[in-house]
Amino acid sequence: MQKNKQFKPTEGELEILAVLWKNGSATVRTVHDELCKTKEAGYTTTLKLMQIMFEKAMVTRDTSSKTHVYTPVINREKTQLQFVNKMISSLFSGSPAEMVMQALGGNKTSAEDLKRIEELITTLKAKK
Amino acid sequence: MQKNKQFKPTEGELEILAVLWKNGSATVRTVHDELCKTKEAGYTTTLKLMQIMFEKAMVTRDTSSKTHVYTPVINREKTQLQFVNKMISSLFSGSPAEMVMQALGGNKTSAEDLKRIEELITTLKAKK
DNA sequence: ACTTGCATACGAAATTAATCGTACGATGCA
DNA sequence: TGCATCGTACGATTAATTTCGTATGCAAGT
Repeated sequence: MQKNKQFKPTEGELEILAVLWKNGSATVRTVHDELCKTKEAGYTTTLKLMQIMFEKAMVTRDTSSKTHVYTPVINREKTQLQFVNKMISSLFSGSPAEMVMQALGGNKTSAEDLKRIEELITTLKAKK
Repeated sequence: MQKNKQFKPTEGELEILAVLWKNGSATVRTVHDELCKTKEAGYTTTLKLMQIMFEKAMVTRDTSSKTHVYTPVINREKTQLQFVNKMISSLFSGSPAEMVMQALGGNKTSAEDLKRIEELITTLKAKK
């Protein structure tokens, strides 16, 4: 059994991962430009962060060309689950339902999405 | 219009807030004992943290007796929403539905909870 | 060949969070 | 009175994260 250390990306790392997940892989420049749409940041700051992520092995990189290309190692769904679970336990007394209510209550959710969730629930109920 | 600065509790602050929300208000001792059920921590650490929270005005305190009693200022639901929203935008490409699917997918959710969520969805759909 | 632009590398400062040691006052009781 | 106990206050330290300055290399265009 290999070690299966669970990474806990920081705030900044998460923003970068989001871009990588969306694109599959990306250069520092790409990531940085994307982040700048939302927030202020120096180029070398983004670079450094991604280098650190590399050291932590959260990403790999292809250095064959001058401009390196980064690829996420850690899994998007796993990370989502990790954060969702922590949040449920720390903020929602361990009740997923409570969180779902909050999430849906804000009603930014489209009718189609509601439908999909309904179907999921039907499936889950069937399993019980 | 008064300022409406949004507080962003840290990990440790959140744990403390959880206890305060549950109890309405509490002493450092109470909070600390509660936290110790889950994790290792020195008393003065908890104390200091709560003092800092007071400085940040996340809590108020009654100092009329020797043992101070702390009361949360920031609202539980607001905080929940704040975290849920940030998470949706940073980890779920802005889609509440995606997060709900993850949260429910892990199926720790009881049949009754599923039912309640179903009802909520019905209500939401009606509103459209 | 020289300049300009863009890329990486990396050390060091700045920031923020968390932890703890120690001082000190009040209370209670032997 | 003297001592143990419990509470607050607060400075200092550590640790983790983020930010940035600066050095340096490469490649293209003139």
